[in-house]
Amino acid sequence: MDKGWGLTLDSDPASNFFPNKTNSTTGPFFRLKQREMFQFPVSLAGSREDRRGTSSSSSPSNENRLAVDEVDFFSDKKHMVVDDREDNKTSIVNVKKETSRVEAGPGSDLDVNTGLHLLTANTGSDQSTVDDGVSSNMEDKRVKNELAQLQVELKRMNDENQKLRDMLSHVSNNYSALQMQLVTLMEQQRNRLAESTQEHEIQEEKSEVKKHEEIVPRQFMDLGPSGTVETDEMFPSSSEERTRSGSPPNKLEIASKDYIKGKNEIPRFDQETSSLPDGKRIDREESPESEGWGPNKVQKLNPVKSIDQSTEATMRKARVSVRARSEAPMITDGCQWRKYGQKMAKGNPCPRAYYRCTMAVGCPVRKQVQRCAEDRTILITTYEGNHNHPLPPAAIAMASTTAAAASMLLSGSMPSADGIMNPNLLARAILPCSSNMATISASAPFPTVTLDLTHSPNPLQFQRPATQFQVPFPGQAQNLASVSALQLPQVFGEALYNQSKFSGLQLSHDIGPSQLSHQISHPQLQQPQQPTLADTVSAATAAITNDPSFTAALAAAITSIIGGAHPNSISNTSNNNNSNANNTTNNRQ
DNA sequence: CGAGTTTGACCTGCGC
DNA sequence: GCGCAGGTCAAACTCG
Repeated sequence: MDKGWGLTLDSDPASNFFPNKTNSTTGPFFRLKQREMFQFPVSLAGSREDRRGTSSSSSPSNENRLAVDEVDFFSDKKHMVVDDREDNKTSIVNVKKETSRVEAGPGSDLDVNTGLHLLTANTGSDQSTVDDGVSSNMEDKRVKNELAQLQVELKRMNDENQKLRDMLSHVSNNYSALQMQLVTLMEQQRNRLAESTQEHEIQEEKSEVKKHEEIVPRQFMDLGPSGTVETDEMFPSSSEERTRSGSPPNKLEIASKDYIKGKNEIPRFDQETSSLPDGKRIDREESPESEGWGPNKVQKLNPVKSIDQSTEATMRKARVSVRARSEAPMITDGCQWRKYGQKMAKGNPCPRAYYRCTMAVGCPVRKQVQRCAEDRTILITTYEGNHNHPLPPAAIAMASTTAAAASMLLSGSMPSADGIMNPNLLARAILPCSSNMATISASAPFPTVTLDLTHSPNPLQFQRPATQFQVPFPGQAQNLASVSALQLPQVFGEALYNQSKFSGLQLSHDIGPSQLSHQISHPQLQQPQQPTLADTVSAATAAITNDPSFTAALAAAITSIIGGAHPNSISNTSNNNNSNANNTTNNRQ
């Protein structure tokens, strides 16, 4: 039972989902959030009705299940049921709950044994008829019967747990999909806002072919966490496609498409490549991020700067920092990284290593890995940029998580005059119920979302068995691919869908499943998509901001990845980096 | 020999 | 303008 939650681990899922929650779970805020938290997943997998039926059912066993406080989850569920039914049936449920508690006696809430006792008490309908005469035989019978019922109950709870796990996995399968969609929609909104004012400029740029050639190579580097107006400027043809399709593709889609197409839209890369004799150099010259990552170089290559560029730079520099306890030198997030630098950071004896994604030529994603100066068991991984290539399942969790966080960050900061909105507000928007988990650094040179997973009750407990947690690198055997790593994020996508449904937010049809599949790019992600894909940004955003489970989801997703970074499961790349992150002593200043 | 890492040098932004 | 720190480059090096 303890590990029934594939995701969360232990017997106290509530604490896992809300690592920062206080002991008191009776606060109105917490309870409210708690209700919301369970609202969508339950309904989503179609077992919500079951659960409702269970809670309101007259079946004694079901009542028992609710009464048992063996696992907080059920306790939470009990709350959910009660709160969820704040209609005319609430009173009935409340009466039922109170009855159970009365039967269980004082202190039953916290004691497992009491819960079991409660269980027997709740089967009282049977008892009341059986216990008429008090004989030892009857007592034994009763005890045995009790035991059997307990076993049955236990089995049922296990089944339920399994169901919930399945449900969770199912929802996670859609998380990354929706995250991608969210990012895309945010980009689209910004694009549309800017389109009206810059459409003429776009036309001008379209007429300047030469200028285009200068711009085109930047398309990969433009793949920041959020798009800017330049999406249209950079991809005129894509813009047309967008018009035809009725829903604009995001940069990820475009870039991926271009990449898959053999870089049809970026002939300059090939030209440059062919013109260079040295293969090694070619690789670097060819690498768009070499040109594009440094804004400085961009300026050199493309002196025709627009105002958007500064904004773009800000967007691109949005970062998602993940703090987590890990002995591994680097969290295995499913991507392939190549170290391109290492430096001593001021105030930290541990060197900071710089990595760039090598899963695709020109992928703009980079990350920095550094151990915390105060606590070297804490690994700080900072991601920057969005992948412009299909991701392996194992990489989707982290990629979508960081993309979502960055997108949330940028969506709040981007249009403002000063570039940054209230950091606290933003942090709460991203991770509403875990202020300790998510912080926005306003003082940092770049807008940074920090997801602090070190405050989890026991981070090590988050580590699932290797078979579930391991997030292998793509180069590894496919059969090692972590199903959970793929499914996990999608759980939350579906959760968001339901949340948006329940919140009554209007849905638009800007994006359909087909487009989503384009956005995701990865065939393995194209799982059965629900109509959910029609969610709007507002719906998704509202869902995120209102849904504390997203926080937990985020934490769980990342934690699952971090769990995969167990030294035993570190890939070759990680091993190679091992000496870098941990043992490097000859660092430069 | 190719891919990846190391590491000194270089570039750039920012604060003073 | 200068110095500092962060970030990146790229030649040298290592490894399989």
